[in-house]
Formats: sequence, C-alpha cells, structure tokens
Amino acid sequence: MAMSKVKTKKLCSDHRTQVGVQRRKKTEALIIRAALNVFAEKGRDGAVIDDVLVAADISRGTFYNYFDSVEQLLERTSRWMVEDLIANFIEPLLIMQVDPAERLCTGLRLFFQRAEADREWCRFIGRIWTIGPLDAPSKDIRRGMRLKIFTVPSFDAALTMQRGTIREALLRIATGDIPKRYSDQITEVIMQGLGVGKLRIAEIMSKPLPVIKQRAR
Amino acid sequence: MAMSKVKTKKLCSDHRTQVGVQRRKKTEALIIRAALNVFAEKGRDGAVIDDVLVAADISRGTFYNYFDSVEQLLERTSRWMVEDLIANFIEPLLIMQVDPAERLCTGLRLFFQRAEADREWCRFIGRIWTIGPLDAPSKDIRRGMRLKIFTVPSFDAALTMQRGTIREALLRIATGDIPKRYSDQITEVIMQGLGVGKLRIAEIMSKPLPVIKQRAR
Amino acid sequence: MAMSKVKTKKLCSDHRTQVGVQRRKKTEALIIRAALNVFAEKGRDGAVIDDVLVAADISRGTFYNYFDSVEQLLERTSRWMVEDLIANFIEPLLIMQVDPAERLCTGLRLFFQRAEADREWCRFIGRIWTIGPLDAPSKDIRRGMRLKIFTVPSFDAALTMQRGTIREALLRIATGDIPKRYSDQITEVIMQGLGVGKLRIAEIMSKPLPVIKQRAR
Amino acid sequence: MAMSKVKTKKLCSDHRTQVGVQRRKKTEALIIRAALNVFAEKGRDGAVIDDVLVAADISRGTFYNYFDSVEQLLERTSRWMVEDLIANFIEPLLIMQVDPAERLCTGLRLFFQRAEADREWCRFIGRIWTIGPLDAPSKDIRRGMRLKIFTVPSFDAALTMQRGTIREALLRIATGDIPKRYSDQITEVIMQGLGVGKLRIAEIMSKPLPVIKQRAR
DNA sequence: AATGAATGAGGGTTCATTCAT
DNA sequence: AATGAATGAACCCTCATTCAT
Repeated sequence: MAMSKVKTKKLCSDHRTQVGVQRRKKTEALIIRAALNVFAEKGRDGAVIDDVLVAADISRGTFYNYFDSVEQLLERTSRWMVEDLIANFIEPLLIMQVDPAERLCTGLRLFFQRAEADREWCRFIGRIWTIGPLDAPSKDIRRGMRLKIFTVPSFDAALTMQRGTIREALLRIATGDIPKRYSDQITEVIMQGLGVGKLRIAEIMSKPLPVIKQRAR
Repeated sequence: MAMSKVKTKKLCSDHRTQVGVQRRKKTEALIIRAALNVFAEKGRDGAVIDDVLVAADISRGTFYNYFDSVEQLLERTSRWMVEDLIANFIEPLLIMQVDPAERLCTGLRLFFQRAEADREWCRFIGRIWTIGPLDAPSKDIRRGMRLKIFTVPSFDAALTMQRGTIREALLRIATGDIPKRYSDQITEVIMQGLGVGKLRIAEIMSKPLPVIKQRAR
Repeated sequence: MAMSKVKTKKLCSDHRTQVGVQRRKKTEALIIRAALNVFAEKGRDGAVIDDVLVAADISRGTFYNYFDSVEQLLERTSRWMVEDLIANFIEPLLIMQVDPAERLCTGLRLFFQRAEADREWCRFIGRIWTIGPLDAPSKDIRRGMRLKIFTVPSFDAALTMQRGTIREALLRIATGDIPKRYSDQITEVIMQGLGVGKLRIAEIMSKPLPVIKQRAR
Repeated sequence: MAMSKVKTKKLCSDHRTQVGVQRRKKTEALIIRAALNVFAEKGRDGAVIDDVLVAADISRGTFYNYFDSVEQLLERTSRWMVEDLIANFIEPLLIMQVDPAERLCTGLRLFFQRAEADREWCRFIGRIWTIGPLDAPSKDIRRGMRLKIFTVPSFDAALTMQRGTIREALLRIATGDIPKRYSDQITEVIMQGLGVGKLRIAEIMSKPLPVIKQRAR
C-alpha cells in the first residue's frame, strides 16, 4: 500500500497539489469564519481556542496547521474583514463619482445595513476593530473639508467623532435592541456633526440606496 | 476601679478602632488607585492580580482581605471612578442653572481637561467605562431637545454620538499624541452634531471655564 | 495615669492575677466549645479557623494567644472531650461495682443518651474521635472475657466490633434520622456480638438507667 | 480513487480512533489507580492534586484532560472501586445459592482476604467509603432476618453493627498490625452479633473458601 | 494534512500564622 | 490580653502550544 501511495502521488501530484491548495483555502476560510463569530461573541480576550475548534469543527492539530497562534488568528481574521469591507463597500463606492457628503452618507448606510443583517459581523467590528485601514471614509472627510462641504473644527476631531459614533452604534446594533430608523438617524447625526445642513442631509437621505451585490470571499 | 478600666478600654478601643478604620480606608484607596493604573494600562482582561499587587506593593493575602475577586476589584474601581466623577463634575455643575447647551459644553470641557491632566484616569474610562451612570449629560440632552436647543433625529442617536465620540476621544488623548485644542474641537463637534449653530458654539466656548477645586477622595 | 496604673497593679496584683486566670479559663473554654461545634459541623479538614473565630466571637489574635495552631486546638478539644467523658461517665460508673456486662451496657446507654441529646457532641465524637483513651469500656471487655461473661473469638475482634459499631451509630444518630429505640438496639447488638445471651440482655436492659448529673466543666 | 481514498481514510481513522481510545483508557486507569493510593494514603482532604500527578507521573494538563476537578476524581475513583467490588465479589457470590448466613460469611471472608492482600485498596475503602452501593450484604441481612437465621433487635441496628465493624476492621488491617486470624475473628464476631450460634458459625467457617479469580479491570 | 493526547507556564483564591498597635 | 491588618505558601484550575501517530 505504501508503494501504491507513492506511485499515486507521483502520477497525479499536480492535480493533487491543486486540490490541496483549494482544500487549504477552504479550511482556512472555514476557520476564519468560525473565529469571526467566536471573537464577536466573546470578545478578544474571552475567546478561547476551543471555541474556535468547536465552531469550525476541526481538531487542535488542524488549527495549528493553518495558524501559528491565536494572536495570528485574530490578526488574519481582522485583515480578512478589512479586505472584505474594501471589496464590498469601498471599491464599489469609489466608482460612483459623487460629492463626498453623498458618498460618505451612502457608505455609512450600506455599512449599517449590513451590520443589522449580520449581527456577528457587526459585533466583531464593534468589539475588535483595531486594525487601522477602515479609513476609506477618512478620505471623504478630507475632501469634503477641502470643498467646504464639511465644516468642522479639525480633521482629527471629525475623524474621532465619526469613528466613535460608528463603533458605539455598532455595539448598540449588536444588542438587537434598536429603535426604528436607528441606523439612518446615526448617519444623520454624523453628517450634522460634520457641519452639513439639515436640508442637504434630508435631500441625500431621500435618495434610494444603490444595490451592492456582496462579493463572496 | 472597674469604672476607670471600662473607660480606658472604651477609649482605647475607640482609638484602635478609628486607627484601624483609617488604615483600612488607606489601604483600600491604595489598591484601587493601583488597580486604576493597571486596568488603564493593560485593559480589563490583560490586567492580572500580580500587576495590582506589585503596583500597590502589597501581598496577595492583603488584597483578598479587601476584595473578593478580581471581578469585584474592577467593579469597585469603576464605582469609585463614577463617584469621583459625580463628586468632581456632576455635582458642581448641577449648581449652575444655565441652559443645557452651556452646561453640557462646560461639562465636556472640564471632563477633557481632567483627561488631559491624568492619563491613567483617561485611559481607564476610555477602555473600561462600562458602568452606566456616566449619564449626567444625557439629562442635558433630553432637556435640550425639549427646548429645541438641540435638534437631532432622535435621543438615542444623539446619545450614541455623544458617548462614542467621548470614548474615542479619550482613547486618543490617552495616547498623548493630540493636536492643539483637540479637546475643545471634540466638544465643538459634539455640539454641532447636536444641532447647535456655529455662532452659538463659538459664543459658549469663548466663556471662561469655571474653576473647580477637585475634591480629594 | 501611667503611674496610677502601675500602683494599682502592684497593690492588687494577686487579685488581678486570679481574675486573669479565671478569665483565661473562661475564654479557653469558650473557644473549645466553639471549636467542638465547628469540628462537628464541618469535620476536621472542612473546619476553618475563621469558623471558630466567628463561633466564639473572638479575634484572630486572641485565638493565637490561647492556641499555637489549629492542630493544637483540635488536640486540646479532643482531650477536653475525653476528660469530659471520663468525668461524666467513666468515673461515675467505676463506682458501681457490678459485673462487666451490666457496666458496659449501662455505659453505652448513658453514652447514647447524651449523643441523642447533644448532636454536636455526637457528631464530633463520630467524626473526629481519634485520640485513643475512650477505652474505659475496653477494661470491661477484658474483665468480661476473663469471667467468661463475654465469649468472643478475641479481644481485638471484640474491641473492633464495639468501637466500629459505636462510631457508625453516632454518625447515624447525628443525622437525626433514627428509628425508635435505635440506641438501645445498638447496645443490644453489641452485647449480642460479645456473646451475651438474649435473656440476659433483656434482663439488663430492663433495669432503669441511673441518673447521672452532668458535672459542669 | 475517491472510493479507495475514503476507504483508506476510514480504515486509517478507525485505527487511529481505536488506538486513541485505548490510550485514553490506559491513562485514565493509570490516574485512577494512582488516585486510589493517594486517597488511601492521605485521606479525602489531605490528598492534593500534585500527589496524584506525581504518583501517576503525568502533567497537570493531562490530569485535567481526564477529570474536571479533584472532586470528580474522587467520585470516579469511588465509583470504580464499587464496580470493581461488584464485579469481583458481589456477582460471583450471587451465583451461589446458599443461605444468607453462609453467603454473608463467605462474602466477608473474601472481602477481608483482599483487604489484607491490598493495603491501599483496604485503606481507601476504610477511609473514603461513602458511596452507598456497598450494600450487597444488606440484602443478605434482610433475608436472614426474614428466615429467622439472624435474630437482631432491628435491621437498622444490624446494618450499623455490620458496617461499623467492617470499616473499623479495615482501618486496623490497613495498619498492617493485626493478630493472627484477625479477619476471621471479625467475621465471627459479626455473625455472632447477628445472632448466629457459635456452633453454626464454626461450621460455616470450617468450609473452604471458594477461589475467585479476580477479574482484571 | 489531520488528529487529539500531553504539556506546563500562568493566573486566581484560600487560609494558617505573624505582628504592630 | 485583645485586636485585626498583613503575609505568603499552597492549592486548584485554564488554556495556548507541542508532538507522536
């Protein structure tokens, strides 16, 4: 049997390799998906490796074949999130060449839309979100300031307000206990904080949201 | 003789008792102060008992003479913070009978003033801040809404914005890397988010801050 | 005042000493009594010093003024028990010059009588009873064997049976859940195990129990 | 190929599983065996996890892979003992359809025989023995009472006598310092306590003990 | 690759005992 | 004497990581 194994390996090593690579990807995605839920549920420190193993239905050994440590798992899960965000929100929005206010507004609404639809995703970002590059909106803020569309005391203050409000809102949304139109109201408050007038806000909000088809990852 | 004895004993015991009570208070304060720093430094879960023991320079046993568990330490430290806040900010401000905008504004400025002065305090609130009753400002928001001074889509949204912005700002302040006038700008952005006009904001901000003498605790 | 104190001390040092000695005795008895209950309640290892302190309503320091360690407390409490037993059972019985069967029988019945009346006492002996010299009955067994009143395979076996049965019975009595006449039945079974005939047993059991006035200790 | 792969995997996995199960069983047995000795040596409360770890030559982690707590270890060790007893004494004896006196007598003798052969086993039962179902003998007592073979004041008293005597005897045997024929004498005393006549006892005792081959566990 | 048994450093808690007042 | 704060050794338990199969 050992021999046949070797033979087999030799003969179809290419195919095998490819299959192997695919399986690796699949397992890795499986683990990350599980990790996402676990981190969202228990938080960065409350999460324990066993939770992930159970959630992904894999063994300890398998896990350590894909990740070196829990720290790395967290990091790669975060990175995955960011890439997912970019692929599903940032890039699509970049294409629309509208003014910063509209773009920011639309981005926030789409973002919260997903947050409400996927609690775990929402909690994960709300609780863990450490890695910087969620900063697509920050470009809009800068541009909007340059164009006097946003009138704020400073860029730093604006960014702090926007980020803090988003995170706090996510945590609230994750509880599941939110009033009607909460997300939209949050968006409006942020816009108002950025100095956009009530009329303009109402105008932007009245436009229908573009439909973005989530790209699988 | 019996009488004098009793007297002596009573006096003596009272004195001893008082000394004991004082020492207890002192040690407890020592531990809480240490815990504050440790929690601020390492976060709720990163903090380890040994850190506190070292920071307070006490033994394990002493710690457990004052607190039942680390959980309780956190809780009581938090409570202490809240009481400190109330004693030093809320109560003094309650006395000034001005309009909600001014009161909220003043409160925030004083709050950030202390945050900048005491980094550990600042980080602790920014990272740990879970216990509710930081909600003195929420009353101002409600009143302001009733008086049409604050024009926001909803109370919930306003509160989320205010809280999230404060927390994010605290974390930033705690890094020590903040631009000039950062705290004031944060205050302004919050006011703007609540729908207060720029002129009114400038007007309020131009008033000198009342001096509050920190009550020792 | 310091002077007067010295004076006083000098003048009535004798009286003081005596009072002191009495107080010592009293406190010591207090602690032992408390320890008895605690040991009975929680067992040798379950008992904790704090339990004793609370039960006796004294402070740590006081305790260590009277006892060097918990081990010593246990030992002295046990010894106290033994002395109490001797004073209240053994000595009174020694005086009655009857045959060993009657004496053993009477002794057991009195013993169980107290066990039923004082649960803590009962549990303490049942659970802790380690110190040997409960062996007053053993002399009766020896004598009874010599006189052919007790017919057993060996002294050791007889002693084992008697002791084991007593302890087991005490534990049962301590639960408070015993059938009517349980103690008497236990006594009868022991006598039967020692080879005494049923008629003789009945005869002995029918005699009224002497009344022993418990000597305070 | 897919099929062969599956097959291979299945075979392989089965084998691995089996090996795993066997190793688990072995380690568990190892720990329980060690625990038995430790508990026997130091008693329920004196025993410390480290003792078990050293005795079984395993690491902390391993221990907690098999048992949730020391309490559970004790419980499962006790349960193991009981099952061992049942398998090696009770069941074999159930087969012999003789009168209760003979069966009880034989059971006791076999029991003590093992006690003398295995000191740790003996001490464990003598010191820890809490879990009920050692009560095979109790059925014999009941039956014997019904058949007037045992004449005792009550079932409860008989049981107390029998249990207490056994435990006390075990503790004595465990010391290693016992006279010749001690176990047999204990058995005789118990029988006598149950009201069996000396002649009948001698008759039963004179019969040769059946040989029971210990079933490995 | 996958498995899961084994490891051991690390953290929380208890409690007998000491000691300054 | 009495008090009770302080001490630290000893214990239990968790969990990330390694490793033989």
